[in-house]
Order: sequence, then C-alpha cells, then structure tokens
Amino acid sequence: MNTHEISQISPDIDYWQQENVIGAESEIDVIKSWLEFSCQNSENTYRSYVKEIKRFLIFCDSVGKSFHKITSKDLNQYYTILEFPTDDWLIPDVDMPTLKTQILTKGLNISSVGYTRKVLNIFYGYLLKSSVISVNPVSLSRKIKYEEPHNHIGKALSFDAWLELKKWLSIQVSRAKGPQERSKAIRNKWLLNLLYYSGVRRSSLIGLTMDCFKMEQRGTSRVWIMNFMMKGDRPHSIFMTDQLLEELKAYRASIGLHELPTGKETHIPVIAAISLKKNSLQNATTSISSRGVNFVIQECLSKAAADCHDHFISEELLHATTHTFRHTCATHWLTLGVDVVATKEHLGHRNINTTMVYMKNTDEHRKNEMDKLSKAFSNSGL
DNA sequence: CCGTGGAATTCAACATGGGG
DNA sequence: CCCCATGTTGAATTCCACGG
Repeated sequence: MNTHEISQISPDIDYWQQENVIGAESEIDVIKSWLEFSCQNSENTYRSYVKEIKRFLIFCDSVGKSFHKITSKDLNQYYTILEFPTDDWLIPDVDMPTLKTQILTKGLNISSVGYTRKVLNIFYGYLLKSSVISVNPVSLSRKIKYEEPHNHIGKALSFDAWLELKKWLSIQVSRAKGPQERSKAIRNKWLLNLLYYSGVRRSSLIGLTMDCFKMEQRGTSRVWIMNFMMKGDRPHSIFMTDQLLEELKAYRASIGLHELPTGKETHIPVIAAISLKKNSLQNATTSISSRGVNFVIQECLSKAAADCHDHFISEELLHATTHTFRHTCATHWLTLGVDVVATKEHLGHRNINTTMVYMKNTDEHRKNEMDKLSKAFSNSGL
C-alpha cells in the first residue's frame, strides 16, 4: 500500500498554526489522523479516501489555498471540474502531462462526483470536530443530485440463465482435454456454484480454507454451516443447503479429498489458484486472488454466452459480474418463497430494508403468500 | 420511517512479472 | 519472448445507521 503514502502528495507544507485537539502540527498530520480515525476497519476504505484526498489536494494547490482555507465556492468549482474537466485537467492524448493538474482522463460520472463530495464531507466533518475549522464548507456547497442505481432486479440472472450457465459448467468438465483444462473446469464449476448457492461476496471467498465448513448444533438440529468474514470485518455464518453441500462433496471428490471436511484443513483453499507449475488441483495450497476470481468468472460468462443459442440469455450472461451472483441468490430465494427474515440472515444484512429491495413483484408475492395462507387454513381446519 | 451521511466494497482497464 | 494469472488503481456501487 506504499504507493498510497500520503507524504508523497504534498511536499510543500504550510506553516501550521491551527488550534486543534488532535495534536496536529502540520497539514499532513491532520490528514493522517483523519485516515487513521475513519479507516480503522478497512484497507479498501483507506485506499478510496487517500485517492480522493490526493486529488483534492492537487485542486487546493491549483487555487493556491491550503485545505483549511477552502470555501464552498471553491468546492462548487471543484465539482464542476470533475464532471466537466477543462483541458488543463485532462491528460493529453499524445504527450505527457505538463501541468500538475492534468490527472483526469475524462469527466467523472455524476455519481462519482457525488462520492467525492461525500468523502470531502467526512473529511471536513472531522476537521470541524477537531476545531481546525469552524464551519464545514462542504455542507454549504452545492448538493450533487443523481439517481441511486438500486435496481437490483436487473442485476440478477433469470432462472433460465442460471440453469444454462450451470449446465454449461458441467459440460466443460466432461469435455475437458488434459489434466490442466480439467482442473480448471472443476474449479470453475465449484466457484460459480458456491457463489450462487451461498451468495457471498467475492472478498469473503479470498483466503478461505476448507475449515470454514463445519457441522454444528443449531437449535434442535445439526446443520452444516459455512463461516466467513463480511464487509467491515464482521464474522458471519450461513446454513448450507443440500445443493451447496452436494457441490462441495463433488468438488472434494474430484480432487481426491475425503467427501466432507475433516476440520483440519487450513492448508486447503476453498477456491484454489491454478498455477502453471503444479498443474493439479490436488496439490494447490494457495487461494485464488480477488482479481483471479473476476478473471475466471468473466472468462466463463463470455464463453458460456458464446455457446448459448438463446439471444436473451446470452445477453444476460454477458452483462453479469461476480456480484451478480449475490443478487441472483437473493432474488431467487425470495422468488422461490423463502421468507425475508431467513434471506436477510443468510445474506448477512443488518437491516431488513436492504433485503426487501430484492422483492421484485410485490403483488405476485402477496398473491403467493395468500395462496400459502389459504392452504394452511384449510389444512388445519381453521 | 425514510433520507442521507458515512463506510466498505466491487468493477475494469492497464501494468507486471515469472515460467515455459 | 509470449502467455496468463495476479497487481495496481481510478471509478462506480452497495449497504449500514442514525437523526429529524
């Protein structure tokens, strides 16, 4: 992460005389303590914030002000630059940039400008709390309005598309030529099925070992569960469906392991990286990287789409990404009639509203529920 | 109870590096 | 020297929580 060291950004430090309670003696100090304060839980957040603050400091420099002197008018100008950069903010097509400000390849999407505003608001909020400034200029700057995407529905695969993909994955295994190709097909089939049935995020999968699968006593019955880490460093566990367990067994059998995890397999990755040198899945000890997951999935999807004769399904597959499988999991569960609370627990949402977004057609859902209720009534003679 | 501030993550284009 | 998986990083999205 040293490419993101803050100290590389702004070598000229103003004489710092702000009164503050964080003990900052320079601009860099302030930024460092802000990052430390706000990004305790996540490398990703840290990286994002550093990127934003880096770009913002270049802007501050261009208007000849230190960040604690920036006005909301300056900020409005900054938003405009980001969305509609003038030539002195754009990286030239042919030559190397001559100006320090030539950092943009194109205007940012409005949602990204909104994101920038949010991060700056967090930053200036911190400055306000630490009495470096007395008014937050961001809160007085122009609001950035944009449509929240939130159309999860469009981001899930249809039943047909998933079935097509699942079938395709199996065919790849049976048609594979040579051990290398076969290993890959087996691993890919397992990866996609795991994503679909478990609905976990890509990041939860990285570095996971077979020990994450355990049989546990829950309530009155014993169930297989899968343990992993969620967003924000939170541990989470899900109940495994029979289908997921079957896929696990199939995968383990195909690489010569015991059908079910023994509990002492911290050296066996759940999703293995297939390197060229040891071309067998059996010996693989390193987990796939996050970039690797994307690569593999993109490859599968585009090939499956090419092999598919149905134009609509083909399009669906082409537009899917890793995260699509999480959406697909949620949407399919709810459509198949799993109740919202169970789905919420499975996905690890803390707020039920998040889960509700996946409930596609409320009328259809209500109708189904009414049918269920009618049946329950008549079965119990009420 | 919902709108928004805040936090954490995924996406994708380009860069890199080691093995055959 | 090429191939392919992995790194890097700017951009875009997703999700949580809390206060009016």
